[in-house]
Parts: sequence; structure tokens; C-alpha cells
Amino acid sequence: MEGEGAPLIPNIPCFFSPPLEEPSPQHHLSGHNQPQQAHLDCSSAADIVDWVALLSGQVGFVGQKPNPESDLETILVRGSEQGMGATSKEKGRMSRTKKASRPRFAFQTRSADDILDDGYRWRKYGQKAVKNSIYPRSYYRCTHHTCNVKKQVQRLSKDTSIVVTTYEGIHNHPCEKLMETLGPLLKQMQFLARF
DNA sequence: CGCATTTGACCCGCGC
DNA sequence: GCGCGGGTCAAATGCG
Repeated sequence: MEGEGAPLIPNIPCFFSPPLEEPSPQHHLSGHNQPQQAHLDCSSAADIVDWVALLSGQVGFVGQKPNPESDLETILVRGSEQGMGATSKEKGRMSRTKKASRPRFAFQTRSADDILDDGYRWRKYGQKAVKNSIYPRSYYRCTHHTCNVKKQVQRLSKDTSIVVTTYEGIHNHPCEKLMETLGPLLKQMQFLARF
């Protein structure tokens, strides 16, 4: 499925992700749960993707980048419960350690940068060499204390220009950049609201 | 000084 | 039971 005719994801600067009910816990590693894919283009690696729309919604879209000189291209794989390319062993482990696992979303991003700026702050807590890949996989956690969203970042050895980012969980707080951007505006609105 | 990153050790489950 | 591989921890280190 290529997500034809799907809406274009707006490049809003940031987003707030309210607590969402998680997908049915009885997602199991049946193995033939083909992840759906869509393509999303951004104008640069620093662009912000409307992740919450992706994470919360039933996404399936094709974004068309306005400036073709950019080579950043993102492929969304949603609902890939156990991640893309997960081995059976990996899946098995996930099903145990994560139990009724949190939602996972994998993105393939064609970019020179490993880290895309999604508006949140991440702290790296590990890096492992993975089998069948010359590039290590990096593990990140959201730095917000109440939020335990994680993500894994790995560059494909097959196509070194592609970075696979796997998000696990949903942010329960506004992202920093949103507050940076909207903070002064909110203050002004509050001030004006007094009149 | 506080926070982020690095990196080796450790844990755990699976396959053989 | 053991080795392998993925995921996490935590001490050391770096950086602003």
C-alpha cells in the first residue's frame, strides 16, 4: 500500500501529543502483519514532521515536497508493532519485555543526518552494533521526566543514505520547540485576554 | 556544574 | 545448558 491519495502532512513546527489510547493490546507478533508504508518528504533534515498526526491518526499518506532539490525523503511505516526488519528473536523478546507493547512507528528517512529534529529532546542511552549491518543502532529516550518514549536510530547498510528511526510510545507532554515558539505568544494572549 | 554522550558490562530470551 | 544477539544500565568522559 502506497497511501495514494492520502492527505499531505503539514510541516507544522511542532505538536502536542495528548495521552492517547493505545492500539489494541492484542496486536501480536503474528509475523504476517505487514506494516503499511507511506512516503513523506521534508524540505530538510531539520524540518519538523507532524509526528503526532502520524502517531495518533490512522496515517497513510504521501507527502510531496515542494522543493525538489532536497534529498530528504521519509518513508513512514506505521503499525509495525515489532519494528521493521525485526528478527523473530527480537520480536519474541519485545513481546516479553514490552508485554502489551506500546505503539511503535518506524520511519525510513533519506538523509545525511542520523537524527531528525522532531522537536523533542532526546538523550542517548545506548548504542549497539547490530547483525547484518555495518552501522550501529543508537538508542534514545525522551528527556522529559514524565515521558518514557524511546526511539532507535539506525542507518541501513544496504542503502547508506537511508536512516531508520523507530519510535516507541507516545509523548505525554508538549514538545520543547512548541513551547519555545508559542510561549511568548501565549503570554501575549493571556495579557490581552485580561482586557 | 549540569547535562548529554560514550562505551563496556550486564541482563534476558531464544535457538540449537 | 550455552552462546548469541538485542536492549538497558551506569560509570566515565566531554562539552557548553
